[in-house]
This record gives sequence, structure tokens and C-alpha cells, in this order.
Amino acid sequence: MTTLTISARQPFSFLSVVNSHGWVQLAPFNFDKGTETLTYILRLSSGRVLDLILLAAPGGVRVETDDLGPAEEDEISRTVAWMLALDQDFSAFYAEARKEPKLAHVEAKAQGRVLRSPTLFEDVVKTILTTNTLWAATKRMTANLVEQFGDPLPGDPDRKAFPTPERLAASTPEALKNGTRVGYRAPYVHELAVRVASGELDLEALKGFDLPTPELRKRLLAIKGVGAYAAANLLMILGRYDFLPVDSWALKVVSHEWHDGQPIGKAEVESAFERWGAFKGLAYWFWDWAYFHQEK
DNA sequence: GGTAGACCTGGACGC
DNA sequence: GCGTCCAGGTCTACC
Repeated sequence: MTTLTISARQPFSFLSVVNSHGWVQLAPFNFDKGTETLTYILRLSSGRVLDLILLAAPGGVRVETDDLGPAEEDEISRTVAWMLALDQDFSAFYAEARKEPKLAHVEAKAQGRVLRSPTLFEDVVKTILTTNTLWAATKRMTANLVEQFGDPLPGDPDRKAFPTPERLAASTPEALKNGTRVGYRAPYVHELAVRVASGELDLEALKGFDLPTPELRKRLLAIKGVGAYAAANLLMILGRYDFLPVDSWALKVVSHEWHDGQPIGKAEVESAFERWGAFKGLAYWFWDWAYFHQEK
């Protein structure tokens, strides 16, 4: 067994990242609340499938997995650093958040990071699977996708990695739809897989691109199945917070926060966070909503 | 540039 | 039981 300890830019809270959004509930992630252990079935670039066990450690995170070669160790360190956004700096956001009682908690809790999948491909697919459906269905669709098309973990083949673009591209929209119950999203997922697998679309390159956010957003919106909400969600994952992922949940919490629970539209959500500029997404995401404090 | 209508799926709800 | 509605929206056609 190998144990790696990876340091994070401070302040850092392992649990704040894990609980930053629902991603932790999507396969091949799993979180054990009792032991506060995050597991993830990772497929390395070599094709080797490993079970990563992640735990909080002083100054960062501890990773336990099978015996590794030096190159694999390096790949896992880089992957985990991306997944937990270990290098991200939120000091400018915290400076603004200190002036807002509804965000007073973020610095002490080291909030700001959002949990990411190893590849942007996986996060785009998962985001498409969150659209126009219930969260329970998103979890089911993702689990089905992993179960049907993921590479198995040696020694425990019931546990599988997230499918590669190549594997999904080799399938058909019909097989995807019938096997995973993703419904009308099947052609979107398949087309994305084909474009990525063929090399036409280099999604992973977008991680490091220094493009202005509107240009990055255009690239994301060019993906079938990715609209305004999905693009904003993916921009958050890419560390850009200029756009709000306005969904039915946003309409609900903003309505209860400032409009007495009355029906509102996207414009009201945008207007509520306009003043946060480049930190819009963060302010929205980590806001201490009144909705959480009332009887529901 | 803005907006109806259709869209897989499967729980929740009303009858 | 059965029909309708709708959910962490997006696309297309049409204006």
C-alpha cells in the first residue's frame, strides 16, 4: 500500500471541499460520514484502475491506495490536487466576504473550493445529467453510466471507474439511453464522448487556459446539452465565478431570501448578486440562505 | 435577441 | 390504479 500526503494552500478544510456540492454523492465518489473518508475509483492514464482513499491530514490531505510506481504517484498527486482544488487561492474573496454577514462563515470554514472530478469530461457529463431532472435521478443516471461502461477495479469488480470518452464513443446513443436511463440526454453524452475521443475537442486543455471567462463560456456553450446553467456550473468548477448557475434551486432560495417566497425569474437572481462581480458564483454558492433556517 | 413547445424519466400528488 | 405535473434546463423553430 502507498500513502501520499499532499499539502494544500491555506486555509484548507477537507470536509468543506467534500461537502461543497452534491458531486460527492455521484459515482464513482463515495463518502463515509462515520470515518470522514472519501473514496474514488480512479482510472489512470495507463488504464490501471485504483481505489483512492482520501482523508484529512495536517495541512492537506492523505491519500491511501495500492502500491505505485513513481510516475503513477505523480499522476495521482496531480489528480488529487485538481479534484480538491488544493492550490486555489480565495484570499481576495475572503476580503470581500468579511464585509457581508451572510458570508461571514466562509473564511473560518475555508470555503470556496468545489469538489471536482479528475477530468473535465466527467464533470461535463455529470453536469448534463443534472439538467431538467431530480437529483435522485442524476445519481441514478451517473451510477448506471459507471456500472454499464466503467472499467472494473481489480479485486472488487463491482466497483468501477468513470467511463472513458473512448468507451462511451464506442457505444451508441440508443445503447446509452436504454442501458442508463439518461433519456434524451443520451445523444448529448454520446456526441461529447465522440468529439473528445476523436481529439476534435480538447476539454482538458480548458483547465489551464488563460482565456477570458466569456470566451471560456462560449466554448462550454458550444457543447450540446450545455446551456446557461450548465456552463455557469462548469465555470465554477474551472475556478471562474462571473456567472451564476441559475436553476430551480436558485429561484427558490433567492425568492425566500428577498421576495417573500413569491415566484421570481432569473433576472431577480442575477440582480441579487450583481454587486459581487467576479465573485458572484462564490457569493451565491456559499451564501447563508434564510431558507435553510426556516421550517420547510 | 427573445420565447413557446417538446423532451426522457420516474417520484409525488390528486382523484 | 391512472393522469398530470415537474424537477439542480436545453434545443429548435419561429418571430
